[in-house]
Amino acid sequence: MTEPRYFLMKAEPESRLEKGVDVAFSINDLAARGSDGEPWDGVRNAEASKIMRTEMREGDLALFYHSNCKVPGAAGVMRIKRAGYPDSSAFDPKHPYYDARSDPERPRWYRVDVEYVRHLRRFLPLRELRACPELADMQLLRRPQLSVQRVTPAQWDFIMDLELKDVA
DNA sequence: GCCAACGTTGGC
DNA sequence: GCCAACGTTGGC
Repeated sequence: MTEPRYFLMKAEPESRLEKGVDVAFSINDLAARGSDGEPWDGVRNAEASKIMRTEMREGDLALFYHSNCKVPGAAGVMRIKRAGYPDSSAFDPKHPYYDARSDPERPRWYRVDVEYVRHLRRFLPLRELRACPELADMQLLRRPQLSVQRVTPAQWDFIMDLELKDVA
């Protein structure tokens, strides 16, 4: 059994319309999917897509991060249920994330399937993560616009301890 | 291949 | 709603 790799993936928990479709998706929404999990589609950034295509393996773990909302931060843990495969939402002209440059022959965008593991014992606001010197090198803090990113084992372990501590 | 203009992300 | 950071596009 190989060690899992760790990642962080962002979703927007608050309602926002994208071409008439509400794109809101929170840790509670993922929890409601149960063991069915959910395809993590709609990522339209080359680097983020590449991470899903080339680095994520079944069994890897990821933080579910709430972005573009009143209190951004890490909300839960999920598991990669299926490694990277073409994101078919890019092929559908009616889909809000349609991209005419991607087709099944040469897919431009990839997704993974994820499944809910658990909520963090307490929500970890970005403000608190930013204040931890141990996390200063996190991509979250250095590459704030990257929606799928790596987390090192040391950063992961630190965060798994941080959630057990009471807020100061 | 450079780089200015433009669009998007996402915190505040 | 503002706007800084930064990725993408497209003219040259």
